Amino acid sequence: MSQRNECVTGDVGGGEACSLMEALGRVSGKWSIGVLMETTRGPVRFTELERALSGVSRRMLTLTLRGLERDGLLVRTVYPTVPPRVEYVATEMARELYDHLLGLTEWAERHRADIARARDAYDNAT
Amino acid sequence: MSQRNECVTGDVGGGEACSLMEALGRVSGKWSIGVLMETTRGPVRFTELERALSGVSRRMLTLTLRGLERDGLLVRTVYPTVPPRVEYVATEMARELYDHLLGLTEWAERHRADIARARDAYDNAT
DNA sequence: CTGTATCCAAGGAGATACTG
DNA sequence: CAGTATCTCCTTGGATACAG
Repeated sequence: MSQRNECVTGDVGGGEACSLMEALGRVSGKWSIGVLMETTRGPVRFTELERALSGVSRRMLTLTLRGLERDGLLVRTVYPTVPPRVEYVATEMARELYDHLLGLTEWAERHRADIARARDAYDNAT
Repeated sequence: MSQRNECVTGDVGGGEACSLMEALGRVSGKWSIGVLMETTRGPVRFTELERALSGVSRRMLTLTLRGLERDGLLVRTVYPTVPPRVEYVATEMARELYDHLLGLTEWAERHRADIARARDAYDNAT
């Protein structure tokens, strides 16, 4: 969610680290993933998101939505009724991103036990 | 790099968001990606990393290394010589993670122009 | 309903100095 | 060489109140 893309990570990997951090920057922030998941399934209203992401504040939800919209990952549609109705939906680009992220999910689940064991070992060794 | 894995993102996607944020947590932080890239190519010494990741402070490099080591993504080997010699190398698990991350890199490069355009459009629309 | 504006707390990260 | 210890700044995120 950071607007900053300094990419000061040296020349590691000939700019690969840079692209990578760029991609990760889009889904950084505590709520971006959740918003992406919800809006990938179809148009969702502000209040629906607020309910789905239990614990999110209005402020952070708004900031997250604006960030994703700005990057072209979300389309915001306003229906000028009263009360107002606003819908958010993921773009094709966002769906592609999400597909890649699913690979990470698989990795996380496959290695959850390994990681837990590594942590225990490390912590016990003080 | 955060030790915290509260995963408070509602029940979005039946825990998928949770696994995902877990995986992303391992590579969060400004220097994790760079360290992962360097140590994936083979054993590297502390000072070599310090040079490769230009701009990193000793403190942050140490914290990053400790975090990755704790999660079982890095192995730290100390050779008890004088002066001391310490080498870090990525584990198999880390290499798998890195492979998944390469997918994200490809996405970032393929859509760099789209994102830039989206940003310009958004910013111009105030 | 869908936000914006303010204030505040916690953690990430840099600079610097010191050590086995 | 390979760290640790402080101190401080800045960003992220939560709480709350207000508005079109």
